[in-house]
Amino acid sequence: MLTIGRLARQFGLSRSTLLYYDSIGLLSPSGRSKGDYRLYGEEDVKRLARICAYREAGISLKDIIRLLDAPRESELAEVLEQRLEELAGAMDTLRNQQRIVAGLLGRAELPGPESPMDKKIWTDLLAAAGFSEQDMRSWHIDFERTNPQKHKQFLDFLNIPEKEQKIIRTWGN
Amino acid sequence: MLTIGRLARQFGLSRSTLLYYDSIGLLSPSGRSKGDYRLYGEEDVKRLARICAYREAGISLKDIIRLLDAPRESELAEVLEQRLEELAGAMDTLRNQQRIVAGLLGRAELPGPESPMDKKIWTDLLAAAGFSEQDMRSWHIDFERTNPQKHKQFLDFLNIPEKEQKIIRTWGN
DNA sequence: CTTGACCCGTCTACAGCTTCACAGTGCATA
DNA sequence: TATGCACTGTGAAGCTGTAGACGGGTCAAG
Repeated sequence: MLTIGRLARQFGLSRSTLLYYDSIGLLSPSGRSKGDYRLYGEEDVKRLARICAYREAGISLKDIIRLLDAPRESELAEVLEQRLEELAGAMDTLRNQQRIVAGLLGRAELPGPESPMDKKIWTDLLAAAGFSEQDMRSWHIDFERTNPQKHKQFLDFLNIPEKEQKIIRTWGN
Repeated sequence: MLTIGRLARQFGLSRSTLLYYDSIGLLSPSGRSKGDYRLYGEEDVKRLARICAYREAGISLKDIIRLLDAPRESELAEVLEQRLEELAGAMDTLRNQQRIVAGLLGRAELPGPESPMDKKIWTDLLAAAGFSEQDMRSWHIDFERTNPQKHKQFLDFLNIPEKEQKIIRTWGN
């Protein structure tokens, strides 16, 4: 039987976190000492381990409660699938913000030679590795054919303006 | 002079958001009507436009206040650079969670056209263009030497996990 | 029995809003 | 003029998950 502080230390959490978990009914100690100390048993430790595992996946505490208390098998997959979608959305948001910040940085530092640099840096690197203009061209065509979505992401990454992207992406036709 | 509801509609925000911005001193209307309605002038509209631009970059309202009220040039770059780092960290977290969720799901079904495929798509494309393993390696070394920041961004773009990135980035040493 | 390390419950704070409750305004129509 | 509806005002509370502080009780060792 562990007291709250010990359990917290064992899992690298803070006491407040466990108090909170208790307050929302996610993890309540199975016993109390005579001095009213929370006492966590082995079952509780196992439960907390599962909680931490799900938490690392970024699943909300509300959903974790659902998962632990209603052990219908399909529920888990449901929650996980949904989490995957959330993650994809969040990644999109972040990528977008990355491009925006990069753009802001490019325009902020003395108007001019920042954003075209990306493309230049890139082509210089490839040229240094022995890539010819023609190689790059057929490589883009290949990329567009194989995975147009990723290709777009890549062009975005290089800060290639929309107009130029269109030209590049029609090379193959 | 616009009332709060009109301004909100114009920017696709809610009234409460503007109320909140006023309450924290981020955007206070430059006038009031006789009935004590908030009246936003042209200056206010411009300010809000900047606010929205920064918000799209995910910059915190606190930082936006700093940027708008203390227009030292260096401050902007400072904030943006820091935001870029935050974004990189957040992307790492999400990628990690993606892997964990995928693992929990039984790793049979990959998360769509996403993460593990990226690296493979990439190397396949380069290989098809006649790049050897060794070529790629020296190319990474070159990239890291020339522009480590962009290199990291690129590795992020490929969804390479943090651990592997470290290995790649020390090839040159 | 004292000391120090723990624990109790409760409260506050963080970001960025949203939602609610209740009251006053502005304008058009009956 | 009265009515009605859409708008506005202020203030407070709620959300998520966690950290930390408070004043005071509890436990074990010395």
